[in-house]
Amino acid sequence: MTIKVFIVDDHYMVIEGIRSLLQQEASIELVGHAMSVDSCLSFLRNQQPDVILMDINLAEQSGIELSATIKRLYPGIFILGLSTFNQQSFIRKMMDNGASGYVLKNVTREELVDAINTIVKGKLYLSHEVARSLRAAEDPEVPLLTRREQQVLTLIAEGLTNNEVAEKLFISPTTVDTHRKSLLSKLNAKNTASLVRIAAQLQLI
Amino acid sequence: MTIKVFIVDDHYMVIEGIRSLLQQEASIELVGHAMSVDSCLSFLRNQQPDVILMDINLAEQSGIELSATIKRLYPGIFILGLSTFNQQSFIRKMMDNGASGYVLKNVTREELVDAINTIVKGKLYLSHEVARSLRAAEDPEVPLLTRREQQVLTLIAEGLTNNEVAEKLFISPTTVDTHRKSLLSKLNAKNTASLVRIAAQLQLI
DNA sequence: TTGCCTATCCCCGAAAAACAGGAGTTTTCG
DNA sequence: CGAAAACTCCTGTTTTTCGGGGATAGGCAA
Repeated sequence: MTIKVFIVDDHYMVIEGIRSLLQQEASIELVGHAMSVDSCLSFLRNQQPDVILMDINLAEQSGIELSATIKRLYPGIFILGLSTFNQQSFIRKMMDNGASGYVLKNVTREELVDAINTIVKGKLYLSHEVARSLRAAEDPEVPLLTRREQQVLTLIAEGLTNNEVAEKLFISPTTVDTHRKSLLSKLNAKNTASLVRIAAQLQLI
Repeated sequence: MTIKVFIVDDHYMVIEGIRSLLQQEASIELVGHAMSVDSCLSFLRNQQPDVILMDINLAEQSGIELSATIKRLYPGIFILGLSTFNQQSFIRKMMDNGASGYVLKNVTREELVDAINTIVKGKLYLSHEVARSLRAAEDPEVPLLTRREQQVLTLIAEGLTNNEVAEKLFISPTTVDTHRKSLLSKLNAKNTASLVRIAAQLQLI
């Protein structure tokens, strides 16, 4: 029984690279590839692979959303996230959206094959590096902001003062100040400047 | 006369992908690849290709620095920058450091071959997308900051107040304030919060 | 039901930043 | 050289932020 694998990546050379890596593998059959969300979904309407290798950074839509869509339509397909960078926020989101594993694009052939063989059994697979960075990243966890805090944060970063934010959100300036204070405390910032920097680094704005 | 091409990328599948793309091209000969700065430099000590395809995001050191090094040691080698993202700051830096061209990793085979053939003649090559985004990015030009401004900016973004920055740089708090004012004006920010956000977006911090 | 969280609002005082000026010295570069 | 740019410092005033408080109300879950 060969494992049917489909690739979604908008980089032609990555597709070629994967194809070349998996060519030698008798147990794995590449059934196609897509460079866009649409062509991926239309392929799946006709044929379902066992495993999809999904780039996390697609041009139009993030691979994260596409994964969620696919998992909803075809729960039987296992998705392996693929990305250049080892950023725990992406990894978490990907796994939350139905992916069964995550590997970096610098994987070796052995590791990729191992990953595919693992997730097709319904198990999870994280490459060593990824798993390590997930553990390492547990300390500087990204705090969960409430909707209001997120709004206030965005407006503050745009340069609005408490008063201006208040006007925009139709709340009292003192309320905005309260949100600002909890933002400072949640993100462990000592003032607005460091708040914005930290938020930028955590991709919150 | 075949063109000797060398690849520097820390992603195995990208190397494989390029190899597969260029395999069919009789006029191009792949003479090797490197996944690290060291192995690249040691290869070059023995043999010099005509063209190096250089990933801009290497793990250890940025491809930008490595390009500068290579151009210094072997001015005759032409470098083609390679990256997943179309960010004008990277592209500019790459070109400033001796690269002869820049293409995104989603290039087609034709475009890649075209790029290699172009730069080996000593001309510059930018893929359409890249050139377009460079033009589009000319408006929000990144202002040149002076050394002092850069220092002050960094410390402000870390959350230091004027007084603290002053202490650290051994200058008067009022001077720091002056620098801050010119930063606000240069980056077109209305206060520190927006200053930090803009600086983060421009990769200044 | 009793908490907990979110969101809302308020007060105070101290500290910091923003705004508007002016002005001297050193460095850099054509 | 000489001008421009960079760096330095100053005095004010006004506005905003920050660090303490404390309070009410709704939703939701143990």
